[in-house]
Amino acid sequence: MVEQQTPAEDPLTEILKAASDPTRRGILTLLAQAGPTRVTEIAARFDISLNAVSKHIKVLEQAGLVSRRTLWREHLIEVQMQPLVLIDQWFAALRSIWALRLEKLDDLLTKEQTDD
Amino acid sequence: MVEQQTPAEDPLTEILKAASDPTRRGILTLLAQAGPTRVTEIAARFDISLNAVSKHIKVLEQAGLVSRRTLWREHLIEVQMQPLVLIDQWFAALRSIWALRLEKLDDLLTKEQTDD
DNA sequence: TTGTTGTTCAACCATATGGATGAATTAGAT
DNA sequence: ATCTAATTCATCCATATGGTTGAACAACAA
Repeated sequence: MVEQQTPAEDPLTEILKAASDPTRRGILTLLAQAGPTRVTEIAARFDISLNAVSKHIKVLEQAGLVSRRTLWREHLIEVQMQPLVLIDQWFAALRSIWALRLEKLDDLLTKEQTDD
Repeated sequence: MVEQQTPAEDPLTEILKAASDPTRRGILTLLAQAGPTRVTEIAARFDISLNAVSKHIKVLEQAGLVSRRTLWREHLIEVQMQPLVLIDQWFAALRSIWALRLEKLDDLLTKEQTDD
């Protein structure tokens, strides 16, 4: 048995999905301000069950947005910023594709004008 | 009847959700390179039904990531970059919260060292 | 008129998601 | 030994999501 844990989507998709839930973004914010925090501690700040929070954390972990340091019973959860850079990169790529088209379009118009 | 169209989530959540689907990101990329494009034209590039694409476009539209110009039968879909800035802003905010904590932590350590 | 084209709408389906609750596990405290 | 604390695991539930197919509709082409 090779521990199949969902078909493994591409990283960007996982990151965006993980970030698209308000509760999860709340958890990230909390972790950013508070530093490494225990699961129970995190759960205390939200109005949902500890279990629900535990699941959210797992999603974030899967996406690489948080890491876990397990000290016996206590799991210290810590935010990881690096993966978010992938979002930036995607945005930048999209933007440059878009800019490129406008540029070409502009060239074309300029040329036509010159041809007059 | 006040046209209730789902409880209206916050914009950032809608944008991230919309962007978290690979097909939808594909559509955005296509639109960025090709400019305003008809629904049928878009659908032709993807290996799913026209209807599925139509639904994806509606999600993108809802999130403000594309706009629609309807010329009689033809609907011209165009990418809208502005909303993506909200993602950047969220990321920047998170990052600054995080940086602030590290800064404080650093101050604390420096102070202790001075106290030695 | 009668097609044909470009789209959405309406069902329907399988699977994913976010939540709840209860049990299981493991270690520290009495 | 027992109790309590910190977590995850296992179920279960309702709703959302992404996809399909078939119908409806409006406008251009024959």
